[in-house]
Amino acid sequence: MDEVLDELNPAQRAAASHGSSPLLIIAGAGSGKTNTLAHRVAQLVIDGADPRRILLLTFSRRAAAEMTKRAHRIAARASSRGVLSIPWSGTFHAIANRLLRLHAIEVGLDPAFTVLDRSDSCDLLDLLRHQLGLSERKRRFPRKATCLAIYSRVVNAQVPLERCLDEAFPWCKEWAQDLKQLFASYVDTKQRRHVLDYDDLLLYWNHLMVDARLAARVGGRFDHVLVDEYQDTNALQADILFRLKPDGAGLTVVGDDAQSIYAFRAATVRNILDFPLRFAPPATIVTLEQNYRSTQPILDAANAVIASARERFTKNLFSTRRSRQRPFLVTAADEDAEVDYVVTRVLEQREAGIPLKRQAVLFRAAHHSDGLEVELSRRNIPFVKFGGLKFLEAAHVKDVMCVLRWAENVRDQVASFRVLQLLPGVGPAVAERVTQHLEESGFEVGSLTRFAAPGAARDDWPALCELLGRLRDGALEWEAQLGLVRRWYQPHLERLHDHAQVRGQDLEQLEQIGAHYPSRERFLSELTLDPPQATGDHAGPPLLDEDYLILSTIHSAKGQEWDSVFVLHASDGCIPSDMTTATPEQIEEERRLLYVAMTRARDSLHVIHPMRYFMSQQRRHGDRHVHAPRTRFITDEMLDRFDRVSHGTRAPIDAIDGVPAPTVDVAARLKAMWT
DNA sequence: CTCGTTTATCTTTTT
DNA sequence: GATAAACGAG
Repeated sequence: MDEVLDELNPAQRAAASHGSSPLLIIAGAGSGKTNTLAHRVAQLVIDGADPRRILLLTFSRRAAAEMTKRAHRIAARASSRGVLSIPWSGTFHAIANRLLRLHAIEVGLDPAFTVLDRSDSCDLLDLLRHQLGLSERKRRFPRKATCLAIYSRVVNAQVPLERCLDEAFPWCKEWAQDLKQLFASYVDTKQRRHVLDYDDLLLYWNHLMVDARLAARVGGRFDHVLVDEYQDTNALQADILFRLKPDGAGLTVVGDDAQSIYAFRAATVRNILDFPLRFAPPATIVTLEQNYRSTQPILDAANAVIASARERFTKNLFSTRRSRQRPFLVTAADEDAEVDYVVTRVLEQREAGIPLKRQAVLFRAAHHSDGLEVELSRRNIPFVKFGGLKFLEAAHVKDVMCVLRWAENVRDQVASFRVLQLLPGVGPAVAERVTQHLEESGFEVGSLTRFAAPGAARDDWPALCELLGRLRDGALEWEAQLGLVRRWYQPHLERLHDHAQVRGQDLEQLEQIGAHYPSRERFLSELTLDPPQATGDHAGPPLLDEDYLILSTIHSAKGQEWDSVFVLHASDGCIPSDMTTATPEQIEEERRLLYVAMTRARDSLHVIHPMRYFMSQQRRHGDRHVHAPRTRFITDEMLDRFDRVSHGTRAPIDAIDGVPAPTVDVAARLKAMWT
């Protein structure tokens, strides 16, 4: 049995073989965290734990799948056990969704509730805001996305509205009373419509656990609870966890306080810092300090960046991967030069045998890669972008999803409003009347045929009624439903949107994705809770065996690694973003963000900052070029940890300083055409 | 009441 | 370069 743990270092082994008292694993970047956790799971199962009674909470479904796969491999080597699968694994939100459908009645929910994604929640807030007359004030009311962000923070940080506004949204303070009214109405409407937003999933789960007997039943489902990326959980999630396992028995959390980057989503580093003392005796702490990922020079630079952080579990990451190559700190003249530098180096490295897939370009905000994306497309270099993704946000995809959601939950007003307004001649007023009609008929879809549609919509009305009827009567298999919706939607698509051809392809893709799910409910909830992460370029999603460059926001790069990493826009104003320089805590988070980006690199790291960049939509000033100094997190004292390069040219074919441009013998090639 | 057009206003990161 | 309010035609 010990063979299982043989390949681990002593600290990892201690973590993997720890008993069932509460355990905190502080896992530095690249310290084999996933591997250690997978070993722990495998070890538990080998020792007789029932995998169906293990709860694995991760940051994404991808992380859960990776962990399970590895645990299975490890366990398979040590015993003759069949496939190891952990049915209860996924994000807090996804697990909440499943538990709530099981325990819906106990918390007064309809088991057929539907889940609103962010833009649905925005739409609902927008609707209510108009109904409450908040849009007709002298000064402009905060935009709907801001309203949702405020609401979400109040819920997740568990702080009063006033304090939340003070801390994070000071420019909205004057609206406190109106916001309260709006949120009250928002909560009320969600309840009447049997819809839950992301935050509700956690809130309902938490309230499910407030009742001691229910908590015992839910907690009793699991002998072991393991939480990954604990530094990025919020107060509400911690609350749920301690209610699930009040004495900490069987509880393991893993994380790295130096990589906490989700404070904007109300995650708090206090969760991990305070974890040990929530128990008596305190939880065991195991620290993983050996880094298996990066070379020592890369680690030296990253350590220097994080060294000035304030409160943290001290640890000193070290690597055995020696190298003489220090990371590059590149000064580019402007954004064009930055793009040119990246493209040139990426191609060079590919020539040298590093596939595009093992190289990544990371940035603070999704739009920071705009220029690069244009250039990559122009040069036919395939890429996939993670983060800032819009597949489910695209209007036509939303339209189809909402038809299905309406069919799933007749009371889902966000969905019905959207679908109804697809018909010509139907606007908010008619949609409202339809909703009234439905409600008065006890939400019986058959009653829709009796609704007197206005003249312009009369022709399209019967088709919509029939569609909903067929989706709900239970005679139609799930596989056939998406096709049915798509055929109904096609004429509307052509009437409402440009590029109907391209959008139609998206819908075909959606239909293929749908085929992987067993039911409409699973399709709808799992897609909203864990949407596809990446967008390809305009040519559509690349095939899996194709090679492509990775573009990613730093947030979406969490937990990943690449041979070569480029960090764009390492300028003050971008990292830290000049919107977040208000409080010291925010600045600390931006420092950790840079740290996370740098520690993704295995062999080579290029940190690039353009001296000038183009700034658009600046209030009052309009678009203009601004001069930007290097990020404050790389101070003059740290410069000796980098090799410095400057890249000043704009023309893509010019030489990089010190590196000769590739030359082509045109004469010889022309001659060769004729021989 | 709907729907297209014009005008003023802008806070990133994501489950 | 998107979003939200306001306006005007049908």
